[in-house]
Amino acid sequence: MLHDQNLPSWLLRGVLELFPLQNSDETLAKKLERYHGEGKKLRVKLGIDPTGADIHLGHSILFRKLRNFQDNGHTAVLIIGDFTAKIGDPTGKNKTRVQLTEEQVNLNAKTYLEQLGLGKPASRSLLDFETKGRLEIRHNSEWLKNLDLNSIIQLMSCSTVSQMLAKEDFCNRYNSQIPISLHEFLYPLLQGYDSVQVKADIELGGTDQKFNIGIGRDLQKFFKKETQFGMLLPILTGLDGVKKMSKSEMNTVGINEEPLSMYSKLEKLKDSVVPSYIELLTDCNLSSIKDKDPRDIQRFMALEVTSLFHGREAALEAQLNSEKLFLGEKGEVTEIPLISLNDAKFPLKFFYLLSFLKLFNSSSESRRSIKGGAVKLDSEKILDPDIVFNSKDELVGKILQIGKKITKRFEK
RNA sequence: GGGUCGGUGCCCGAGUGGUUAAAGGGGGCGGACUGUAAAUCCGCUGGCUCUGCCUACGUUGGUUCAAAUCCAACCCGGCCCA
Repeated sequence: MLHDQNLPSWLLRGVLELFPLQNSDETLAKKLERYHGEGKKLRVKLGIDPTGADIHLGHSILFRKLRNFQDNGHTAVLIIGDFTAKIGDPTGKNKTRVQLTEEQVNLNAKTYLEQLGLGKPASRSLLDFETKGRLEIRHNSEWLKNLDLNSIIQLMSCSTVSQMLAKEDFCNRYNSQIPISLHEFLYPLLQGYDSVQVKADIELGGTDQKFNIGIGRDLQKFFKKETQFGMLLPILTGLDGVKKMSKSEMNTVGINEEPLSMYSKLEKLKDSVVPSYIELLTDCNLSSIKDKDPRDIQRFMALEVTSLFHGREAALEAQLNSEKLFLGEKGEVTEIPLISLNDAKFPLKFFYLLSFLKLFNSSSESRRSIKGGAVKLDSEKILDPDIVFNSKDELVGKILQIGKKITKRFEK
């Protein structure tokens, strides 16, 4: 369905759904054509909730798509939901979200923009902050914070209870007798109102945003504006291979993670989700890898994605190091994240050290894991949590491995 | 506001006076195997520099030698009624 729309391939890659097929007798392709003739650019809206501080690969697919639009001359309208964050998007939640304070929201928004590339050259960042006219950053408190009750009632009259309950998340909660606070119904309406305010031509979102984007269309219609198209991208599956990538599931890869950490996480990804990572996180041609060995595809994907965020050279080095580590060639591995022993007071017991360094959540957990055989020092398993180290020198330079995922080298 | 049912560890969910850090399942972590995948099997899964001690079953108080379990008040939620 998506292929015969006469749209460029950069625009369609990884897109799961583009709706509606046409807007007032005009397809997106036609609209593009018309705009081209008028010398106009599309305004592509993407709303972000400054609720968490770290951007991970799951978020990055939306930003990459937004960047594609920028690179093709269109305007990215990034909406920082500083006001809506106070409500919290009920999507995907089975409980009411904690409301954030203004201070937290501002701080989160700032770190968000920095991660997206604020202050960096466009060639090295996720979004293009440099080129004039390609990025518009708006905070939705700008128009939401002064809405008066009349306007709010007007907004609320645009939707019905049954529409709200048709939304999967609300429906599930309702059926499971989990409370839904009334203010949560306001979220879709307010974020839809953002579309009215910024005159969005397209709104990007994950598939779970279909409802919200649709409300945006309804409201634009209500306010007699041109309605937006909705462009839905898949939700990236997390490292567990099952749930969506999200901080609360602890299955994320941060876009700022060190190359080795990023590479080794990706390399351990379950086979079933590797193709989607390639489609959504790289620009590689999918057909070229079809018949390859699954293991090679996985390594290829890990390398490509790591390159994207750290450059080719660093990615290759990460790959090399990861392999050496696995084979136990401890001495030659470079670029292992260092961990400082500076604050440790010797002599101390091994389990205490690991919990002191925050490598485990508690000293009990540290103890247990060591007994369970999870910890190696220079490739040798340490099974006694009470083993005592008398000075730093016994540890400096050694490589510590915890499970398959954590590798550190001790430094002074 | 009234009636009623309920609030247990990351989640679900047993447990109705004692040997309960709390069955069972899920999830998570670790190990073996493998391709650092899947499947399977095994172990761990409150905290504490730990052969011991401390805190835990919505909150606070009470009864008892002894409470997640009994009583009271309060808080929170569901459902029904108004």
